[in-house]
Amino acid sequence: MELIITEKDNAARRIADILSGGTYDSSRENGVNVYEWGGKRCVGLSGHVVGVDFPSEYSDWRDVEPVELIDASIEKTATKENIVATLRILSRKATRVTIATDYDREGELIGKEAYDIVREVDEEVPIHRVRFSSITENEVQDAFDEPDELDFDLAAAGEARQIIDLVWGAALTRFLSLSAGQLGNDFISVGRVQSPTLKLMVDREREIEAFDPEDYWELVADVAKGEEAFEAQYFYRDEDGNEAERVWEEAVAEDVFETLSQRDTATVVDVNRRTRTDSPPAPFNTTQFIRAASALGYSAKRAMSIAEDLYTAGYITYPRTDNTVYPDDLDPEELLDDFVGHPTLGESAESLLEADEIEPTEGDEETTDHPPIHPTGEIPSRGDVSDDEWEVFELVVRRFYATVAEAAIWEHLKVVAEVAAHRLKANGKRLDKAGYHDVYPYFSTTENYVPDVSEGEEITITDVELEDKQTQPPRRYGQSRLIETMEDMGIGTKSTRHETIQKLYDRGYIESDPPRPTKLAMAVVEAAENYADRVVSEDMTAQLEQDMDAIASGEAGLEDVTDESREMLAEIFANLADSRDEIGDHLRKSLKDDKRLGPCPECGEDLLVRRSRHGSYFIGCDGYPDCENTLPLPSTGKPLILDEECADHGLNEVKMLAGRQTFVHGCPLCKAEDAGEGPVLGDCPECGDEHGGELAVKTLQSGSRLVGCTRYPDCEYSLPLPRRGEIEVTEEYCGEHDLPELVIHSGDEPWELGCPICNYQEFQARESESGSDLESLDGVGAKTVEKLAAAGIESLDDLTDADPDSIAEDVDGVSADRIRNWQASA
DNA sequence: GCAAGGTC
Repeated sequence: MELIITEKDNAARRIADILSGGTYDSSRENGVNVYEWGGKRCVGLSGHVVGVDFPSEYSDWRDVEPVELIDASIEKTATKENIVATLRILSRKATRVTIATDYDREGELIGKEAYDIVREVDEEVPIHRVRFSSITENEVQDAFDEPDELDFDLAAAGEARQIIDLVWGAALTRFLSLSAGQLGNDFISVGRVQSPTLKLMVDREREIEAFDPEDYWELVADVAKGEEAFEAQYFYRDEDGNEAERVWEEAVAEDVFETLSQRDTATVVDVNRRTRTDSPPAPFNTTQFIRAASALGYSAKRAMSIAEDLYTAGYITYPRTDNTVYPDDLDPEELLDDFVGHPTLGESAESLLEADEIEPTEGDEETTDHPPIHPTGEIPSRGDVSDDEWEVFELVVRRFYATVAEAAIWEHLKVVAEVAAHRLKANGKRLDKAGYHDVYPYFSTTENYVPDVSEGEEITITDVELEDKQTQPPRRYGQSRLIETMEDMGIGTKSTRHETIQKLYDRGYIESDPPRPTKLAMAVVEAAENYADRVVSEDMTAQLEQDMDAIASGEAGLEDVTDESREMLAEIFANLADSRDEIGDHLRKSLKDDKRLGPCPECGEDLLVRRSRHGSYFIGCDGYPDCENTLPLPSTGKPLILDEECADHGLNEVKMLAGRQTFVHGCPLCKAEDAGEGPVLGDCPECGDEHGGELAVKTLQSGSRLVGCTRYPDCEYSLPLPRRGEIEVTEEYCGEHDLPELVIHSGDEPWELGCPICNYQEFQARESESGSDLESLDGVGAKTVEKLAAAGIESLDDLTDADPDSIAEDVDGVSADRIRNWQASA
């Protein structure tokens, strides 16, 4: 039996399809798909199935000095055990093994990992390697007709990278984390890719902080030729003879303004026409795809996740690629044909097919692993995909269209007019031939109208404006701009760049969007710059790439490269040893700066955003345990401290980040005063004895109410209350729980809720017995019960007491009349 | 509970 191993399941299935002529059978082994036909089996890995790590005696961060990791041994362990197990089983029955992982360096390493697993089982079985640039009939057949050998040097180059990344990353990460006492989830990470990426943002933030704005003035005139109005801008020649619009002295600007304002006309002194060819864009690689999707409002992560889904469903090609040159076997006309007749995408395809010759554009990068991202020809129906998925699919289709479309032609018209000794200019542009813009409507094609004038002609000046402006600090990098810059710097890969940015968010290094570095990030980059400059510089990757090339070509061995790298790291640690406390102090201080809201009104220490044991956020005093002041935060989202300060309390305002439900919470102290806690009912059954917690009626930000412990968030005991109606605390006490009975006043009849604990227990009992008594109503099922519960209607009692019109407003698809019927039957 | 790189 021949065993064929690919990098992913998708590739395994397509190769099986090609080699078997569509006659393969599929089965599952340990949850892994195996494709089988005529004495062959094909199985897909899931990328790397083994990973590098230190032996377990190094796993306790506190017991091991980080410096020891430099010379620690490194093990390979299975990370996808079911796949490794399946591979072992299949290897036993194999008389021949063919490795068909992706045609790139990482693919060679993944192939080598599979090779090692096969070799553990069978030392003899012949193992070959096939390479193809795209999974098409011709390429795959050719590759299998003449199998090659695994390139062990190339795989070793990949292994060297793994080792260097692990040793540097782990040793420095542990050093910083230990120095600041940040263990557990909040460790402080460093790495060859993440740290230079972070430094990009930190450097930009430093520029912004150091920026000193400068005043300047610009002059804009409304001018006209007869009835045709247009805009012209004042300019002059600077010392270098370049055109300049910004006037740096107010007196000069006002002088020009005076002169222009006094004149009614200007004389055209120069008219310049030129045509410009606007070439269609190159095919999509991952980075350019992310950039285009981000212009549509998708984050890098979201764009990739949608592309991934579209790929898995078979609508577009593999979304992780550097390639910007279509492979020879892509026939653009054939692919366009697939879209002919489609209600929304067909027209463009049909128009493109009318061209005499179709010659796709090419980018600079041609690689061997995957084609540029393009549609497969399989088209989802509108109902098969979400709106977002369709929008992204259409983008990919239209980008493909653009790459086979004609160039656009722009007409530029520049007019210069003179007023006294001053000059005004107007730049007009007109889209003469739309070309690819017709099929790719994502770029701006805004025209700027300037009428046809000729030299010597007089134009009228209808208005002049003097605008006072200030130079602006450089702008923060947006996510897609960051990914492009990473690509330019040669750090990260097509598959990891967007994940690296996500990682920086997760580590608390950046927040908000466009991302902005935290104080912690500034301190980490600073520490790295001072002691381990290499790890925040793209040079480390550049050097590593060179070393990997040397290993791949046989000029250097894996040990040569990793030994040298370890020596460099050892030197860094020699310098770090004495500064551990100093670095730790700085990191700790920065961590606190990121959480600080302002002074505690009770003791004057700092109020900080904190996290309870249960993971919820609240505000606590830095003076704890001497000061026990706390303020609540909403339970949805992650708090972001804004720059805005509350005028009353001097506290920074807080925004709760929760995706689409993100909202500004404002000053937490103002909020707490507004919402306030209602009457105290009695001791908290959970913590009253031990900590003196009390139960009180509380109103949350959302408007919903509950009986909760005053020691929240340390104690999270709570009982639900109905949303509507006024709550009366009676003098009657529950004998069992020693709490006052409650009455809810809404509608005509007051509702005697009784002791809140008893009430809740009864409710739970009813729930567990029969789901809900609401289900006894005509035509009410589990779904409606859920909807009603969300509106605070949890039982027949709730329903009879409620106002039909207001429920109908809250509950989708339930009319007030229907509720009245239910009330009658209940 | 470290990195970066595959993959989902």
